[in-house]
Amino acid sequence: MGATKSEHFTEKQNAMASMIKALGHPARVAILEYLLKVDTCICGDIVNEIPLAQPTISQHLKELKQAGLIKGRIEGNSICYCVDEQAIKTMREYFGGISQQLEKRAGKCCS
Amino acid sequence: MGATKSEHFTEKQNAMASMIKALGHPARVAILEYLLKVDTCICGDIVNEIPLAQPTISQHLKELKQAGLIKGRIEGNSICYCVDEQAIKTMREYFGGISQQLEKRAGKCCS
DNA sequence: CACCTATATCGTAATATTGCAATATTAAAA
DNA sequence: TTTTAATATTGCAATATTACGATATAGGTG
Repeated sequence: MGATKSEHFTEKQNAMASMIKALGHPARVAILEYLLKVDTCICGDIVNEIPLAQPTISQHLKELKQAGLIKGRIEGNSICYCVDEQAIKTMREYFGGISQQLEKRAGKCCS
Repeated sequence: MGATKSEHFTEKQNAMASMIKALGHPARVAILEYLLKVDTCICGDIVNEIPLAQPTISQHLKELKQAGLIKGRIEGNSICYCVDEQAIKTMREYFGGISQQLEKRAGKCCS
């Protein structure tokens, strides 16, 4: 026990969950929002912006990258990070689709 | 250490993260999708649909409810669950907003 | 080359999550 | 009122996550 039983769920469900999970931490939300705020890709500035130790930030960046939410490109001495537009679109479409389904059934439900 | 340092982040970031986190598990994605599929609220059917033990499902439902993603209403012997439309809308709007910001800057970024 | 800066990785402690058996609770049914 | 059905809670073991100090790596700069 303790480990998620992913074999019980569909590929899509597992994929969606792990993408969503990657944003399920305030530090990673903060990183994403910072990448948006500066309105361009960031080369080595994130550590100074978020009050966590450098190895911790590095770890969070790694998770965001593995989940496909951000992209990193080596730029000389440092690394440029930016948000992956496609990943965000996937999330938007997922919740948009659910929203639509819910609107169609308005009133049918106990809500 | 080991606990999230939520005091370093804004209220909004913490709130968004915990809402997102609640969906960051395939069982909870599956529960949400099942609630959508049946196109009405469900009274006591979820345990048979998802291959996890009853206490485990109950726990996942509790988390979804605490995060505001679903609502439960006692219906005699069992409990009716349904998706909370507002919560889904909040998520859709969050990712929609990010998506828009990304589109505006097309090309500006290293992606 | 030696040195500095930026980032990654390793090791590890603290804490959280996942999953389930056992048990409790609650309300309808017999 | 006993029984049955549905759901919740408790307790616990297995595993995952979070955070950080120490250290490694890799690219610039002097």
